Amino acid sequence: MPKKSQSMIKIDRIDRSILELLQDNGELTNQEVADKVGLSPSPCLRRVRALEKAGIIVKRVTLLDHKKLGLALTAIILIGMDRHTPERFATFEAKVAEYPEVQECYLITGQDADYMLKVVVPDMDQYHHFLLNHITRIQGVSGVHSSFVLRRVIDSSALPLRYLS
Amino acid sequence: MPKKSQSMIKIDRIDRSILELLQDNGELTNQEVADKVGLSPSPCLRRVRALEKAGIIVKRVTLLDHKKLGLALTAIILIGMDRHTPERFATFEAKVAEYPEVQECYLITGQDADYMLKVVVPDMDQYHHFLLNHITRIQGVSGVHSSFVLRRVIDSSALPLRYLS
DNA sequence: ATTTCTTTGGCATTATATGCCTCATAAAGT
DNA sequence: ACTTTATGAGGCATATAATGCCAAAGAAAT
Repeated sequence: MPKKSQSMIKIDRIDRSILELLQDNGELTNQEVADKVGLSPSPCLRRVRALEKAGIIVKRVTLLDHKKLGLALTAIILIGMDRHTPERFATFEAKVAEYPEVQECYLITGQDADYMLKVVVPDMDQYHHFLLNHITRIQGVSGVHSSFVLRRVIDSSALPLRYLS
Repeated sequence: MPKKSQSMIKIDRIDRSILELLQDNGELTNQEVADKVGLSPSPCLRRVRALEKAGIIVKRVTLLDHKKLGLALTAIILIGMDRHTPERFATFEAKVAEYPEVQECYLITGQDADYMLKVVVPDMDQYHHFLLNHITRIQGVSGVHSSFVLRRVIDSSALPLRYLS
């Protein structure tokens, strides 16, 4: 359950429909959304704005094609730290955030590693370079294990909204 | 390098700027984009349309807030298959694509597993349910290892465009 | 049943997108 | 060197969409 706060909103079926439509297609016009959810444009836009204000709608983005941009290699990197101090973590996270190649970086449990990264680069040469000159040089990084994506079966930014009340 | 085809496009500095702007903010109007890249609206829109037609711009989406929607648990699942036959893979991939909880599914190397999944659910109970009733019941799934995201350091859909010529 | 509060729908205004036409610039051929 | 051709830019007119305001309808509470 989300935390209660003044920005809390009750999300009814209509809001849920709006979110489902928009998270799948961000270029729908307000009129189209209104149509599909059975409202007139005016109240529909008000709901969208309210969802934005509440922070439920975070941002709109444009997704690009990896391969057509020459970014053919996606790597999953598991990284272990030598010492588990706040300073180590802070340094690592700040450094990693500087590299646009890093699409995801999670602190995780359940592995013999602390961080899991998803990195996108053109090819193996570039990956090798990135790993050796950037990742392994960050203070505290002690173990690195690389996996490579052979096939992208699912790659979505959509959240499952079925759990909403 | 991307494959050559009739849909190939030479991406110059202006195109790159457009892509960088749009992949970070999909709700920029054409006029705003034109302004920022130093073009008039007309040629700017033509470039955007060309990038869409070439498949470089794939789609626009809206990103939602996990926590505010009550989706507090993100799991990374490593899955091994009993036999590495095309049928096994096809079955698994088709099944997994049915579940909206699965945000990512990659066939990978370098692990003692075949697939890596990213799954989003409200809590541990729901995760347990999902794993036992859906994932482990798919034919061919032999080994499952779960990790959980403690902290989302970076979670972006933006690609690194610095490698473009 | 009446009052109050919330949400809706319609309308007018403003802003944006889109298609067409003209002009400039660069490359190719004579 | 000059002309020809093609590619892309800019500006304008029109169509489409967003936005704010106000009145009306519906739901909840007393």
